[in-house]
Amino acid sequence: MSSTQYTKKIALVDCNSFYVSCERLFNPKIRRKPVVVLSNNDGCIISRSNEAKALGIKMGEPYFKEKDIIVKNDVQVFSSNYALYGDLSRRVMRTLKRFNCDIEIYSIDEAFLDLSNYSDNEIEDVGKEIRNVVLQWTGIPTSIGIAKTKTLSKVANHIAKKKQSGLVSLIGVENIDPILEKVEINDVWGVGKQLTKFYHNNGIYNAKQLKNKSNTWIKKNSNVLGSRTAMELRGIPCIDLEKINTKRKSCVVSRSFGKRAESFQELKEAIAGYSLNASEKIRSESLVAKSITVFIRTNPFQNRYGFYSNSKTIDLPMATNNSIEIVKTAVSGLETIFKNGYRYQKAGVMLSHLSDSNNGKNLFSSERDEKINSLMKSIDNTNYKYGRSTLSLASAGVHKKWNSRRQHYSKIDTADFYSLPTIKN
DNA sequence: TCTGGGGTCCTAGGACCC
DNA sequence: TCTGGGGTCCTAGGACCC
Repeated sequence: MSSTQYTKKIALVDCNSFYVSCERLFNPKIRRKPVVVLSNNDGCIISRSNEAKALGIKMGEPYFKEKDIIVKNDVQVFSSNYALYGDLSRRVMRTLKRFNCDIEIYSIDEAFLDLSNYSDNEIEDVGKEIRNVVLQWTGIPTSIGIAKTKTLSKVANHIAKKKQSGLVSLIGVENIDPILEKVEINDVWGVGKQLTKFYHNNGIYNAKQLKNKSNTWIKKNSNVLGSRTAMELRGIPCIDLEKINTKRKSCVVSRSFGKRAESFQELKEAIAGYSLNASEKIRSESLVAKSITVFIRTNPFQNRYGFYSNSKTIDLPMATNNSIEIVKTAVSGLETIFKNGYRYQKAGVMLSHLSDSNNGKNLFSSERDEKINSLMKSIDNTNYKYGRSTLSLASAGVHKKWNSRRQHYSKIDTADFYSLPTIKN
């Protein structure tokens, strides 16, 4: 007779092949076909259906390298549509919040839930229920891993991905060593390329071996992060759930160009556009930036025309989210690093040292500042209502020859009435 | 011809100070 | 031959994540 137990329980809910699942939602014909979604600029493969994985198409691989397999097997290809994925992500997260627990939205397609309020006995059923409800309400299939720590829930999730049920709980499992033994060390959360190399050199090839390594060895040979991973594998929680509302510390907008850019004018348009984007983003989160970094670079994979990469960081006299000021500062930064004679492949803007905007008021705010603030607000509102970049500043340019490639775009926009899918009888 | 974008955290080492 | 010692703060770059 076991009494009702309430051990610590963290669930990791992960959407299966998220971007592919989003495209499939609006295109039932590709439900059983191999499908891939490409990164910005149609550069790399960043989401694959199981059928595509089975063909040997690799994650993160450049599109052109997999093109042969793709054509030969009639793989369906999509350019990424982040407006769509963002919208569906919000629907999934909103659904998860209904389960009355603490939630950390970890990425666009993943969330940690603290399910400690449910008893050990009912936890599997709760997991099943979450999967079913998310699938019913949003159409997105998920995998769920449940365990005592975040790292272990990642492990459980990893195993769940390969299971028909899509659910694995390690709660109540007396000895998890046989399970951890089958998890390769590089599949453990927090262990990347470099750490894998280091662990291999020390005879650690799977999660069980790291878990059972002595404390003295861990302390001597790894930093805080490494120690934390080892502890978490032992079932001792070291990484807390990060509740929503934690504000971000930086904001980056960067893009590769569809066509290489060479002139200052082209780069200026790009930088101005990214700056506008970034200022709009931080305004929507009531943040102000204290410094701006501009960076430009040529293609690192191709040195035929010479490689050049540089960046410039400028501190602002006063933190701001004013588009005009940010664009001006960014362009002046660009002037200091731009060099003629290179074929630029990528550029970006980073706003950092972000802090709360206090509604734009501070000790020194003047009437003029108030006017600028209300101008910014009306730009944001108009752009929100009538689509991005309806109103923008002249320096952002109108030609945009350098704009991204997006050859396989699905044109689905859940926020746009006219592109909602039609349901046929 | 064609190789994404956006984050966080940690650490070594430089600058500066007494 | 041999060029203080120790503290703090900041930043660039690395490693990792999705």
